[in-house]
Amino acid sequence: MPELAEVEYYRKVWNPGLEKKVRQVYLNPHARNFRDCNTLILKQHLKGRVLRSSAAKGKHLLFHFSGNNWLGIHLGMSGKLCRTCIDKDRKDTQSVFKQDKHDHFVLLQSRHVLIFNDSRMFGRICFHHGKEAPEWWRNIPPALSSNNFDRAALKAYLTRRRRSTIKGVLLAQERFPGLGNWMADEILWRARIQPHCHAAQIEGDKLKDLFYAIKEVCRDALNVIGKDWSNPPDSWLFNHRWGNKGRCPKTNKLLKRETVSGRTTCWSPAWQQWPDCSRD
DNA sequence: CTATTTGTTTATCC
DNA sequence: AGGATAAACAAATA
Repeated sequence: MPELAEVEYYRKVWNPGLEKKVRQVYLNPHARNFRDCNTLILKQHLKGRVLRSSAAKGKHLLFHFSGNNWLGIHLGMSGKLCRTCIDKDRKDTQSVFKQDKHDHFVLLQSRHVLIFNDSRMFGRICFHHGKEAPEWWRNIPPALSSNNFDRAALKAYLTRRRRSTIKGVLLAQERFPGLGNWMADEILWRARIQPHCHAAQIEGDKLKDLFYAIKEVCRDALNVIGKDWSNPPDSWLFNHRWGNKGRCPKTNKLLKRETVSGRTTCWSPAWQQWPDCSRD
């Protein structure tokens, strides 16, 4: 599930652990989540450290610990962060924290248990020791909400990917960090562009529509889902896109679900007719 | 039993 | 050579 806004939400779930020491690290070294990570080194370096800060960029999370230690987390398809509180009257923490089958990484603090849970294990955990944040973090492209993502950058990328469907293009993290399947559908619906449209076909005013839809969906998603995971209003495509019988909030006509660029895509044929009306 | 899934990497083909 | 596409990863859910 996690896209830009969900990742930002999950980042804050661990906030109560800020400025608190890690007493113990539990992890499942066989979980695929650690495929790029030396789990022994990770445990050694995090034990006894204080969680200083956290940040989210696109779908990536970075937690900074004392002693120049950095924990990178990507949630993949099914990853989530959660937390449980430890009752201060109970000293037996093992009896307080019931480890779920898919809790592959756990930081135990004196008052909180910070948990990474991922059933499908497409998520990724990595560790970095150094004065500076890791290189992969610094290389994440500028946030879509920043002024560094502008119409010129969008146009240049659409030109480079001119033969791809716009749906596939919007999912490219190298240009649109944080966009995922539902956000891409929401953007195209708001900009009234068919998901099968080739990138080259978007020009002039339609390029402007697309640009502002990207900005708007990022802002709205962060303000609603990213803030406290409250349910978006029914005026978004979001609430209607998951099942097979959803109706377009604009036209009240049935939405269509098809695979576009390898991903399930929901769109409103009556509402999204750019670049022409030849498809239904 | 089968089909589907909110993400990314890798191999393969053009 | 660069870019598009399909498969693979793994487990839950319908």
